[in-house]
Amino acid sequence: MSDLLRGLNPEQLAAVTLPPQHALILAGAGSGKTRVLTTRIAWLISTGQASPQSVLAVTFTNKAAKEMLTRLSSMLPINTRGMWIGTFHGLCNRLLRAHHRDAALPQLFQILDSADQLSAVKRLLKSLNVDDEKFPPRELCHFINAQKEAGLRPSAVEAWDDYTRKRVELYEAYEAQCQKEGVVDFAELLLRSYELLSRNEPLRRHYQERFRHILVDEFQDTNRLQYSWLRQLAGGQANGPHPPNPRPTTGFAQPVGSGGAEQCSANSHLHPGEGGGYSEAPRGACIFAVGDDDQSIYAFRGADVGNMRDFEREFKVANVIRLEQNYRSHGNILDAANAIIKHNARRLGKNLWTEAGSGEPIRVFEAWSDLDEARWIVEEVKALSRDGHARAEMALLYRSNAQSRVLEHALFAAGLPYRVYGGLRFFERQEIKHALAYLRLIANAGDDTAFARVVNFPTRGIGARSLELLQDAARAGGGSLMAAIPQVAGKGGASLAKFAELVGKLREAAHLPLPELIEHVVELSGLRAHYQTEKEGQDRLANLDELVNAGANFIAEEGAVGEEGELSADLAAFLAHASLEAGEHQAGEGDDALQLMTVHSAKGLEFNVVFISGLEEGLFPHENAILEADGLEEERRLMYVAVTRARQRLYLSHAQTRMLHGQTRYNLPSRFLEEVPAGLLKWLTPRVAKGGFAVSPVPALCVPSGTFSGMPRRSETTGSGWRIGQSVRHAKFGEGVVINLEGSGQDARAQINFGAAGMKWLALSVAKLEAA
DNA sequence: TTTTGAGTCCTTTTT
DNA sequence: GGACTCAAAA
Repeated sequence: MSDLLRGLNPEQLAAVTLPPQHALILAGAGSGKTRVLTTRIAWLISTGQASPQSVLAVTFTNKAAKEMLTRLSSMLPINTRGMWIGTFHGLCNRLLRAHHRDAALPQLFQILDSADQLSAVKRLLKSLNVDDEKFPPRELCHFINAQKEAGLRPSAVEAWDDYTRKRVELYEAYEAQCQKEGVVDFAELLLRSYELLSRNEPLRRHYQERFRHILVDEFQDTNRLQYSWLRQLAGGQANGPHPPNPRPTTGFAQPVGSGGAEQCSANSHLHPGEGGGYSEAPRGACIFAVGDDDQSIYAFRGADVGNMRDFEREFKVANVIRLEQNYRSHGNILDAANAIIKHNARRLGKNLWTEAGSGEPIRVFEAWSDLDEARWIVEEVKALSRDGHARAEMALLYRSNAQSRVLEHALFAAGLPYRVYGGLRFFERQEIKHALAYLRLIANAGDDTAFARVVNFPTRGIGARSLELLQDAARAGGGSLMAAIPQVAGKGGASLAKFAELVGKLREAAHLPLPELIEHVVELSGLRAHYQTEKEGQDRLANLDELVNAGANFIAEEGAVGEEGELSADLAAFLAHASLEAGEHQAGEGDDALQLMTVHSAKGLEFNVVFISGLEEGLFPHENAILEADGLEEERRLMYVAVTRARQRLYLSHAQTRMLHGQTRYNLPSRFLEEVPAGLLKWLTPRVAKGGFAVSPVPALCVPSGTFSGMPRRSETTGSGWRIGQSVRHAKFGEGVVINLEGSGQDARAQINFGAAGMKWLALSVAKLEAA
């Protein structure tokens, strides 16, 4: 046991060995957060304070969950298989599968990922004849998810205007559709299991008594629903009763649907007299939450840092431990990170320090264009590589996925091995989704989303007309699309009947072992034949083969659970796996390749060398974020996360011009560059003035075409009709003053001070300016 | 019914 | 520059 604790610093040790009480660990970047979490579990188990079955540990990503499991099994000689360690969504899925009857779900309910949800909503709007211009499907998805995450069923949503009323109506219709089809979206997984527990007292008691220790990773990223879910599961509070004090905008205060105020009534059960002098040991678990408010970067999708404060208050958390010693980065990098995050007002407060030396300065590069930036990065990586740095230990980070293309292009051209994380995942590829849709129809013939996806793919003469007729028939009969097929006569009816026959044949094969079943489906559905004739189909065929492999691997890893029966439980488990874990694994995992990813997906990782590219106003911080409340602070936290990924060397770069949605844009350097103390920076390119550009390698463009000889003065460059000092008006930014002009012809651009709307470089060929 | 071409929006970030 | 939608043509 003492082996477990060896090497922990005093704060880490204190956290790991806390008595069984609620605790909040504020763990800065690189402070050994995961280690503390896993060691805590190992310590609880190895000292006999907890059995493996009484521990529940929850994370956000599958990667983190897996990491926790491997670390744990290396520390303890136990089988982690049956332990409740996983993502929120994974654990909820498990709960709902186990109690599908109580949750009013079919045994083989399917999980919709975001893309599935979107197409389900589109289908709904079409069937209800709702104008999707007025109610954009994306926006509606967002609305529905937001309501669910606030714990609000349609009946509980307050709607004050017609527009919202209509949206609520659509929300209700969407729910009915999902229920009928036996499908569940991501938010529903959580809300459904929350409601399951709150309405079913015996079940709730069962789990509250079972789980004595609940450990939460990345607590700052929890949304209100997840927090309520945890609160529910934790039951009574060991450190005192819980005041019913939820936020006003959520449904957790009021009755949710029919079984609402359980939260409070449950607590009054547990604490009959105020504060409870009861001899009975308090039922329920201790929550051990680990988080870092400075790394909260998911507010945009409902994460609420306020949960940290609420947790502290509502659970009367007596143990708040700060882990501030950083074991990852050199001093200069840490100083930069601290300096940046200091600009945020709303913080719990924390300052990282390290015993490592200050290390190298942070290198900054100003590129003329995004292409230029990419080429520079290639050269730099090559040089580092020659000096013996492993490419796999270098990461290239960017704000949004769209930026990766230019970078990939340059890397590819240079023959530098690289690997991109994120982007299109394996289970999100169209050929895979098609094959999965057939599998879903085998598991659940009522899955209309899957039906609509493949009924005419590969094409088999079932067009929009036939589908429309079918939809009408289904609505009249109240059944699924599949069930309505016999009711449709005529030409389309024959093709549909053939499709039903096909699915019937596939179902007969459902008893086959999973990989063989997949193979069978790919063959019989005509997918293979279709991609064989398609020109670009080779990759897709390879992916379909890979899907068969994935099925085999899944069985090998998870173990076959399927009994002999008509429908294999393996299939359902595999489909859930495909939705919940979009499949990070890619070819070339083990290769020594440069790592490319967004800043978001870099969270939790670390590298010897880190490049942060595209540090420009409008890009990072992103222009959409600047307008949102607290958006800028979230961007800054994102920057903080990016910087703290680096161990030894950090590069920052920005480009003066960049192609974005097909247009050349001129961006100012990111304000985050200014926020790093100049003393920590080493500019690799000359810098002229603060806020301006360095000597531009703007080549011949500067030579004015129709002017006199001699040095062109900037203010005369273009003959564009604008002059420095002139007042102008822009449709979006309002009134401003021209303060600089550069380039000529197509490339002419002007720097304009728009006052409140900020300083902008605008391309004169693009921007519509008028004299003011 | 299917294919093709033009036009539109997009773009944060993920389970 | 790409994914997606919608209209017209085959």
